[in-house]
Amino acid sequence: MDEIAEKSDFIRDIIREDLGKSKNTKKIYTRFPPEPNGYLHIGHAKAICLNFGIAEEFNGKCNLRFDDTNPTKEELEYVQSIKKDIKWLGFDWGQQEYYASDYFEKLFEFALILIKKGKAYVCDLSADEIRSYRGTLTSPGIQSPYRGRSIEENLLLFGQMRDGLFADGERVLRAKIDMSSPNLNMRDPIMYRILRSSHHRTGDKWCIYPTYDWAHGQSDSIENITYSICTLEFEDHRPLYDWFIEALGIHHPRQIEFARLNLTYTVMSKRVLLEMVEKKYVSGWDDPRMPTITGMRRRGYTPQAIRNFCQQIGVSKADSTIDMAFLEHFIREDLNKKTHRVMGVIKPLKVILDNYPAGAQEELDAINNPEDIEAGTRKVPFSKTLYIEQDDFMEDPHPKFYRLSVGREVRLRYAYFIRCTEVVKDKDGKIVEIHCSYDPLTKGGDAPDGRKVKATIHWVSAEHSLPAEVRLYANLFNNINPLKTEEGGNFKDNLNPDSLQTVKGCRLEPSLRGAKPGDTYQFERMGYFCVDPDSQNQETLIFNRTVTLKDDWAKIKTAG
RNA sequence: UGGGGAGUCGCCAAGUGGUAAGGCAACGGGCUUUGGUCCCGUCACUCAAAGGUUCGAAUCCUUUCUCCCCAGCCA
Repeated sequence: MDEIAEKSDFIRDIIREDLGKSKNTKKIYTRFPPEPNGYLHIGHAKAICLNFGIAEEFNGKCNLRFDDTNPTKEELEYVQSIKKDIKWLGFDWGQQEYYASDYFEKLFEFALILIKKGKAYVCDLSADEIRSYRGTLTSPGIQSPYRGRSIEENLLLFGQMRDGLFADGERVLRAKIDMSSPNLNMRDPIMYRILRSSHHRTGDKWCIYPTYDWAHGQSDSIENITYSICTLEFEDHRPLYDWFIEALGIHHPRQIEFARLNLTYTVMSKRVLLEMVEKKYVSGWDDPRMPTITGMRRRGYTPQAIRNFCQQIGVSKADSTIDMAFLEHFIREDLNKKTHRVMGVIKPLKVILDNYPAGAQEELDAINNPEDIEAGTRKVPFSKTLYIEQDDFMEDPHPKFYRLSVGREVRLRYAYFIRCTEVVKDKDGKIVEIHCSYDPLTKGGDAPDGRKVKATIHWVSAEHSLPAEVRLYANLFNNINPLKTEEGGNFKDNLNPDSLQTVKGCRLEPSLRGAKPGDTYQFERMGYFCVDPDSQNQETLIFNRTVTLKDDWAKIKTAG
């Protein structure tokens, strides 16, 4: 690891305290336990970095375990995507790839033990009845009439449940705890339900499936997990997990809860993300606007940026919402160091250099990455007809605008100073092209007479440039908290209709020829862009804008 | 009005009785062939509030307030 300082947060503090002097004798085990019912998102990345990170730092191990206890929602596609995303993030679970479904038999035996101890019973109440018997937040529940069944009858019935003698939902196995507990999780929670649904791993072997509450803690115990790190909402499930573990007399992991990640202007709910995909509000789980790992990867995020982000946000128990700008800071930081700079004009404006010889052309030297001189230089072709960015020319310049305007001089990066002499418009008054003169003495970008220019702009040579499509992204939602809506509304009301802007007719410098999906560049002055997989078999390259560069001019402009 | 958590700068977050780290954002300035990067500076007399203990409190005690989670045979 490249971190110099020892990482510290309340979880690591607890572990250090537990370890105490026995630092070298105790082995610590963590686990990342996703349910394969959707793709991983940046919130999962936080949990992954925590669990794998801790295991690494304390010389322990981190298991990957799929909590696949609900076959109606889980699919193989999801387990594959989850494995791919964790690997991409740079973590390795080695041989420790487990599934709660691996423990179905063991869990069944555990259930038998509880029944024999009189701590679990088969209940014939319907789902509705169970709900009403449970009581409310402020009033205790009442006991099921089946609570007093004999151990023998429970054993028989539970066996019959497994053998498929009953219809789906007809009976359940419940823990016999306390119907008047102020903690609703302790009011005889359900351990098994009858569900005739094919499981992605066990097929049709089972028609009863353990609930998460029954499977999770025991799975951790079976795997000898020492720290079961989970999110806050499981805090009041902990007494239940403790109860099961103690009733069974098996290894007792220590559960520690932390606050899940929230990000402004997006949503971390798998339910919502699934709906976005299914209802086609986005192009898929890997839509570059999605906060999913696969979406961020396609957008151009790097594993390093995500890991740095996860490390810097910290871990605590206070609900928090991280500013999207914080995430963007880390991708800029990483890409600034790594990417080659290149010139690309997104919204072209034709420039004709009246005093440049027609038919002539030359090759100019450009630096690939000023942050990394080792990255070298490249040649960029120059000629009489160029394209510059429409936004770099203003007919009536704002007082703080110091780019091109009629009569003004700017530098073309790595090329020459040019001065605008004329604007040509069509009959509708739309600017079609501009004419400029160039100063041959300023080749390379410096004026021998020492005169300065206020701006340097990017450009491409029209005849040498490559066509491209660029996809510009904005927040998926307009509201800082998309789930916060008016009465009766839902997240769809907060969808940002302008979150994707597709720009065609962009022109790129020719060095980009042959760029492959996933390749990342900084388009000078415009932002970081990466080649989208959609450009695979097309003439025209397609780029995703990962993030803009910081832009003071944009701030001035919007401030008026 | 039951139970479980949490409240330190706009957003995160250190701090755990000795007199408020750091990052992001913001705002000034320097540098600049990217209005990028980089560099410098500003940004909590105050820690949800009110009392109390103490020489001394964000840290201890009391009371109050606010927010989040729990009534799936979801996880």
